[in-house]
Amino acid sequence: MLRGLMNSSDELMAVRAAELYYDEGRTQDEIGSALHITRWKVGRLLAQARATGIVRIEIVHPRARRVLAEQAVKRRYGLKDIVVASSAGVSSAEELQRRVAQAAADYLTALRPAPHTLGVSWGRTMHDVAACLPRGWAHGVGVVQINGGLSLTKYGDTASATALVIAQKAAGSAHVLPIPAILEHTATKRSIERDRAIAGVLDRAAHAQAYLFGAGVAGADSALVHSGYLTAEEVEALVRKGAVGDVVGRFIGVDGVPVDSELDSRTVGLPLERIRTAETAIAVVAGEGKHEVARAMVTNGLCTVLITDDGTAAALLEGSAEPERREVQEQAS
Amino acid sequence: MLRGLMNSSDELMAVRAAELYYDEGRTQDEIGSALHITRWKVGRLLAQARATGIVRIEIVHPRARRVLAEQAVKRRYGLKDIVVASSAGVSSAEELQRRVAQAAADYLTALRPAPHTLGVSWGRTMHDVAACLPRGWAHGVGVVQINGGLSLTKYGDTASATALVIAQKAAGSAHVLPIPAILEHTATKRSIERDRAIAGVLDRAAHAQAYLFGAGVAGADSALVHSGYLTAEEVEALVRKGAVGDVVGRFIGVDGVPVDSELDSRTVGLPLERIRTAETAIAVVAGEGKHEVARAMVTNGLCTVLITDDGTAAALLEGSAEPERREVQEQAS
DNA sequence: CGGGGCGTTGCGCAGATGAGCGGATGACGC
DNA sequence: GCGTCATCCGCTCATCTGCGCAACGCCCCG
Repeated sequence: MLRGLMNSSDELMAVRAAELYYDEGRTQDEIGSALHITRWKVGRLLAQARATGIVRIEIVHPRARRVLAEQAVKRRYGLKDIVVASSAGVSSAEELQRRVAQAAADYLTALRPAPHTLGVSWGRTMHDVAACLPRGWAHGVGVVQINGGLSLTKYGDTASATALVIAQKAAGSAHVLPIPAILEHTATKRSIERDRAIAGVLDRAAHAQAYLFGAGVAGADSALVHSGYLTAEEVEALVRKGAVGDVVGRFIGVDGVPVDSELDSRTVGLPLERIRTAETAIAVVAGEGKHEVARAMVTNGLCTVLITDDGTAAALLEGSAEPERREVQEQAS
Repeated sequence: MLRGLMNSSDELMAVRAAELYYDEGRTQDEIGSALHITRWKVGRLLAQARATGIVRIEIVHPRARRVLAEQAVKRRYGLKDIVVASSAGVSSAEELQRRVAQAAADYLTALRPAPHTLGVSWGRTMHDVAACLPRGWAHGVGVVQINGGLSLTKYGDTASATALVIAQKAAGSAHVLPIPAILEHTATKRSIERDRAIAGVLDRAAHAQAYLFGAGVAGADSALVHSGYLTAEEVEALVRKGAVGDVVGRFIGVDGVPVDSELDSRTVGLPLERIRTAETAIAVVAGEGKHEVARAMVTNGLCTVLITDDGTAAALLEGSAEPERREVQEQAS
């Protein structure tokens, strides 16, 4: 049952019918008499035209979603929920990122039941999500930072700022981790975690009802490189060990497990296991470079909810044997 | 009655409704209960979504036409008929040109009553039209070349070849003008026209029922420059005199009249007056560079039928005060 | 040459959809 | 505070459209 096999004269007829139907708004009956065919034939031609992609219907709007791709990805990876933002009409990577962040903000706002405590990470993506959240998106939510992020290069702590903004906009309380993401020695990390204030925040983080976090690329662009925790060379070494990106500060491979256990033991924050067992773990992942991390996350249970763009969704569906794959990819590309 | 004025929450609702309707194929009733609105509201939102361009329906096919743009241009310039080819999915100027040529071939094939004698010009566009015509597009049509075109630079006569191909594919006879397009002296032109064979062809051309011709840009790219009749400098001089392009070898200004009467008197072929008074004069004009010539032609009655691309159509509609202008341009761009 | 299988066509019908209409609701000016 | 106007909403009705079904023609193979 390969669709798209149409008589070439039927194909031309379908094009004419589609023009009259969608551009001129004529009824199938009118079109039938104009083209000297029955109205049933017109209906079938129009259906074929849509099926073969001659007629392309796209929804051009910053908040448009790709429902078909959502369903396919959700089913394939057994996610609890998913949002796939449309990239129709997007011209820059920043714009795409912003659209996905907006989608995440919308999702969070609509999340029911609202979490009592929300664990959040930081990064470029999370910053955008915080910015997109409307004032009053929730009421009295406790927002806990789940991994360290005191910037070594920039003035001010953008990581904590993210948590603060999210909390402020919900008229809630923020619990920040004003400590480095990665320490030089495992011992330092252990002792910091034992500090009463820090331990309190980490404990609170471990008991959050929901987590919201981004993902980083494994490359010189990584936020951990920009912040000065790692050098480009160190990240390159991680890539050689199989790293595809980082989740809450921890670089994982395609199996979803940290590629460097020593580095991992120096990383402050919630262990990935906690994310993996969380009831609600919302990953926000956008952009060409993050397809691999996204795949690693969804295949290894590192999120229950995925919020991403249609390009990433298409990448996640590649190699799928699902019947509607072609359609979904066409739409998502 | 300015459309596009929508409540922002309505707008979001419209986006969601459009997703469910067009992507998922749900009924308006289902969407209504899903979004907690009545089905009538859903219908109105969908209508608004289409009106404001949130939902964009385009027909992606090499032979797709722009019916709305066709109507607008036809009405505005009082044409007898028109074809506007869609440029959706076109990547190169050549592809666009080919689509328009195909449209012209289709138009010619469907033309009823079929002309007994068809006058044709030559050029890149006409060459493509000839190539696109199917074998047997008509039966026994006499094809007459209406302007000289013996190439001075290339071997063989591509101008006559065009007429020959068109005639052959209709199992008809060709009458060619194996003479230069432009002569050096007016006297030579006069004596050539007095030659019995030439005069016979020209007379036949003058009595054709229909004419098919392209248009050239006024620039170094002109076919008349490539063929060696004019130098780039001479064309530049013509541009300074107001030339916007050439029609059957004659450079015209925005008023549709030859800009250089001396040059015109050295040009062999049908006078523009004959085209202007023809019952059926089919102009085939495609491409960014030909917007101005196209305008000159349609505003001065140099064609009764226009076959062009949607970009040119949009250009022709610019400055129009027609109510549906916005929509048409959106669609045509 | 004939029969069976398959795709295509025309059609009835029920469900889906769009146009027009009165009433409610809210904004604005007096 | 009140009258007026415009807009929006839900509804009825007529129309449009998608789906299932039977008949037809076509092609392949025996």
